[in-house]
Amino acid sequence: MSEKKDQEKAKVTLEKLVSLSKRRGFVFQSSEIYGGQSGAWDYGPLGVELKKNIQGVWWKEMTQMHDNIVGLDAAILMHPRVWHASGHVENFTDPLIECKGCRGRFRADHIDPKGACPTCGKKDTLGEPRKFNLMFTTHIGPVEETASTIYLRPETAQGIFVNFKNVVSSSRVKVPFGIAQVGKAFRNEIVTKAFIFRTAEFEQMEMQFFIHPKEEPKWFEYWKQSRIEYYSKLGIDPAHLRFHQHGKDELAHYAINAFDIEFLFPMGWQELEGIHSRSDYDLRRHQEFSGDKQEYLDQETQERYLPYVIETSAGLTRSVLMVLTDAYEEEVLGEGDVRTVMHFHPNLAPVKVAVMPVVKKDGLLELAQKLEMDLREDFATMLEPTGNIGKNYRRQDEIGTPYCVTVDHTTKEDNTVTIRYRDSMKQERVKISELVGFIRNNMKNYQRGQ
RNA sequence: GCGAAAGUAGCUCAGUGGUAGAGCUCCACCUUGCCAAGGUGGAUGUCGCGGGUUCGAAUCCCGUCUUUCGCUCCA
Repeated sequence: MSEKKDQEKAKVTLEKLVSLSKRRGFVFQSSEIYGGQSGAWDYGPLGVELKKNIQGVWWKEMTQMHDNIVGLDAAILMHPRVWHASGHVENFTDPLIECKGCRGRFRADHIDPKGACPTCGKKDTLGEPRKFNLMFTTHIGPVEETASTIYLRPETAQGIFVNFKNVVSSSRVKVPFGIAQVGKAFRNEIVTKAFIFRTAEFEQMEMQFFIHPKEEPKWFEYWKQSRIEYYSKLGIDPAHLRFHQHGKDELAHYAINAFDIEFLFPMGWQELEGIHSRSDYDLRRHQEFSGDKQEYLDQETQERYLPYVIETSAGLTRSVLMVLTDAYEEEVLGEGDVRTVMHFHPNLAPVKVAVMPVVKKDGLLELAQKLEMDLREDFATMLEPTGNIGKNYRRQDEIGTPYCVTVDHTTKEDNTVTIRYRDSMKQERVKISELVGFIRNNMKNYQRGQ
C-alpha cells in the first residue's frame, strides 16, 4: 500500500488534530506568546487528563495485572558515567557530512564521502564527517566546568538498570521479574516534527523484564504477544496497528532481537513501541564501569548470573497522538450537519460524565448541579449549565465525553434521568440511585459505536 | 538541516500602501424545550518577532522564530 493511500486511510490530518487540540485544550505549543519553542508542547486541561489516563492504563497493565512487575521512578539527572557505560556517549550520535554546494546534510554511513552529493549531484563538495550527539548536556553546581557536565537522560531505561540490585534486595522479587517506569526523556533531535510525534522532550513508558538467559526466546515471544494485546484495552482499531520484526542488520547497539509496534498516524505508519531483547548488555556494562557486581543469585539453584533483559518501550506522548488520531471522526448526520466526535475509550476520556438540565428553569439547573456534585466521587464530571441541550451534546462529543446525563421535568417526579451515549447518540432512562453502577458497568463493557 | 508554503480574534479565514474585518466560538438576556434553531447586546487583536523603505506598512524589502508538506533523519 502506498503512503498516499495510508494517509487517506488515516482520514484525519495533523492540522485538524492540532486545531482541535488547541481549541479544546488538549495540547498547546510551548512558549507560544514568545513565538513558540520547537520540539516542545504543553498539555492543557483535557490533554493532561488524557495523558494521565493512558499512563494509568499502562501502569495498571504492568504492575497491577502482573504479580512479578514492580514500579520505579528514577531521577532524570544521573551520574555521567552511566551514559558512558550504556554506550550513549559513544554511539548515540549521528555522524553527519555537509555538502558545501547545497548545504544538505547526510548520515556519513549512508553515502560515499568521496562521491557526489546525493541531492545536488556536485562532486568534491562534501566536507568531513562531524559527530552530533543527541544527548542534551547541562551543568550541575555553580561553575560551568567540564567536570560538572551532566546529561539529560535520552531514555528512561538506565534508571532501571542502575537500580537493579536495589529492587532485588528490597522487594522480594525473583527472576523472572520486571521493573516499570514512566518518565521524561530528552533528545536533541536535528528534526522535531509532526506535532507531538517527534519532540526534544517526551515521555516514555518502559518496562525492563529480567530473565534467565536460557529463557530469552520464550519471554521475547511472550512480551510481543502481551504488548499487541494491550492496545485493545486502549480501544485502538486493530486495522491501524501493524508489527515489524527487525532484521539482524537493523538492530540498535544493545539489541539481539527487536520488534516494533507501528500505528497509522496522519503522516503514515510510524513506530509507537519497541520490544527489544537487550541481552545482559546493560547490566554487564554497568558492572564493568562501576565495579559493582550486578549478578543475580538464584536461591534455589545457587546459580549466579547476569540476567538477560526484554525491554518494552512505548512512547507516552506518541500514544496521546495515537489516541487522538484513532478517536477522531467527522460524522455526517444530515444535509450540512456534521458533528466532530472523539471516540475515546471511556477509560481514557478526560471527562466521563457531563450533567445538564434540559432547560435552565424550574429548578432543573439546581437539580443537575446537585447530581453532578454527587457523581464527582465516582467519575470525572462536568456540568453544562446553559440549557442549550443540542449544543451541549455536540461540545461534549468533541471532547470525547462518553456519557451525557440530562435532568428534565420527569426527574422531579420519579428521580430518573436520561443517559445519552456519545457514539450512537441513543438515550435511555435510568434511576438516579442506579446511575453510578450503570455507568461503571457500561464502561467496563464498552464497544466503540455503542 | 535542505526545499516549498503558511503565520491577522479562542478556531477557520478575508483583507496587496490610507480608521483591523467576517463566520463560528465565548459571555449576558429573551425565545425555544432532547441533538450545532432564532433574536438582542457584549467580550476578545503586540496583524508571529525585529529591523528597513515610506508622509503613512497587516500589506513592500531584509532578517529571524514557529508550524505544515516534501526530502533527510529516526535506538
